[in-house]
Amino acid sequence: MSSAQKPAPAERQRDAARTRAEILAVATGEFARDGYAGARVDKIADLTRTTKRMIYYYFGGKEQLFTAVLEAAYSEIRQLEGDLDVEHLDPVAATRRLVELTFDHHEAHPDFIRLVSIENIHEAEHIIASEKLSRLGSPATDVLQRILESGRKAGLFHAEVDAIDVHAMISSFCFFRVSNRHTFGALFARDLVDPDSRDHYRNMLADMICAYLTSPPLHRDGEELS
Amino acid sequence: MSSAQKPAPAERQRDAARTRAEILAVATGEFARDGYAGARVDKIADLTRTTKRMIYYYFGGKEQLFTAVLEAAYSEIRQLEGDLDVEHLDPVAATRRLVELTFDHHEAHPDFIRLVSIENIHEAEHIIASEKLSRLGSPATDVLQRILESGRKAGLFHAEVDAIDVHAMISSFCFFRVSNRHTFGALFARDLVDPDSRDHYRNMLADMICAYLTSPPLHRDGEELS
DNA sequence: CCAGTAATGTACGAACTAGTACGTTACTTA
DNA sequence: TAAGTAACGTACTAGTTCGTACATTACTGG
Repeated sequence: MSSAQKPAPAERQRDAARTRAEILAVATGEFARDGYAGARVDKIADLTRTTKRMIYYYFGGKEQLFTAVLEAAYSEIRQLEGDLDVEHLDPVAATRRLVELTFDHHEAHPDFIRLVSIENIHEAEHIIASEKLSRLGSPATDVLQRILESGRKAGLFHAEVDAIDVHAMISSFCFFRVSNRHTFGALFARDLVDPDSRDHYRNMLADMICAYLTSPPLHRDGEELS
Repeated sequence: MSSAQKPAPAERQRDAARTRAEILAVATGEFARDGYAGARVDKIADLTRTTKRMIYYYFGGKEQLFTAVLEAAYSEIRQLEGDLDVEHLDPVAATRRLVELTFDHHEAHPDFIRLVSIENIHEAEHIIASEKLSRLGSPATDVLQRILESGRKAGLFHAEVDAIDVHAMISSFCFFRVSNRHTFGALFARDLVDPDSRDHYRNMLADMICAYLTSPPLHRDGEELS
């Protein structure tokens, strides 16, 4: 590694991978900050050590660049989810752990949250058009599926729980806490991402999810109030 | 009413209030659809019966128009919340009713959800700058506050519940279900706003909130895992 | 009924913005 | 080492887009 076999081209002047990666990183920040329409191709170029020409050279255009940003952001997330190992825990502890992981992840990646919000404004058109993103599964829901099943078998969880539903419940609070912190803070004078209340919200969500899973449902699905 | 006292100027050719309202209505749709940067002043003007000149005449500019759109949207919401009357119900039923109202409201106002998402991308700068929106209180949290207090006194709810926290929990799911339906649908092949699953999600959220309020907390706030 | 003003329309411009034509240089490999 | 190509830079353009100067008309109070 340290041997100077290759004379360590201390500063390569031409490095396709690096240039591409730098554009992607800068674009991620700019799109997350200003939205798709608000982001400026010229500004993204200015923030890199290269020029606008290279954006078109590597990505083709603004739209494809945005798709590439989304693909990279989602890939990173899914990779982290894949490393998750909670199978050795009991169902309640495993659920708690999964909640905490989602909570921590969303908190640590506000740019990702913003990109997802922006993509929703565009009705997910880039995700739908992206083969790469369509192929991407979701390790989180697979893990959750197994946790819930074992919890049900052990008689700890009630029958109606569905993995994707529970994932939606967990995600919604973790996502909202970050995505809507500005309007919520402005209107209710409470900073949902205040570090001092972090543990409080983390525990609250885990409590709520576990309370839901372990309490018998109060209603009955399909019930009609005629 | 029907008498022709005023000869019913069947079509007034000049009507400030109407022109202003029409611009606001069209702008709401356009901003919600395309975001702040994506919306076009010229297009908004074209969709009204008047011209771009009037947008600047009545609102001053694109930025102020967006603020006016937000103000109108929030005002409408707050008015609806104010009509809410659940004080005669027992705490659990009242909570359930409040959840259902939020759920129904968010579902019925996707444009509002999109505007709030967009405003969060802009870090709530328009809300913060708007006197009108700063003064706007929140009837929903006031009502919730009273429900929770009576539930606590009756020994039904545990001690840690806070009105704004519970409001955040309720809002997050109702909001996420609408705001993120596109990415969620694309990635998990599940339409959260499918009419067929509406009752299911509505009941699920109410069950979860009530389960949380009535179950003792599993952790302890302030607990340190050293 | 007439003068003043609120309301409205037209036409235009300056700045911006995505994208490209064309030229150049560093690196590789035959 | 020479030639080919991948990587990169400059300068420009066509089309937008917000905003406004200027002109005009409908309505109303005196």
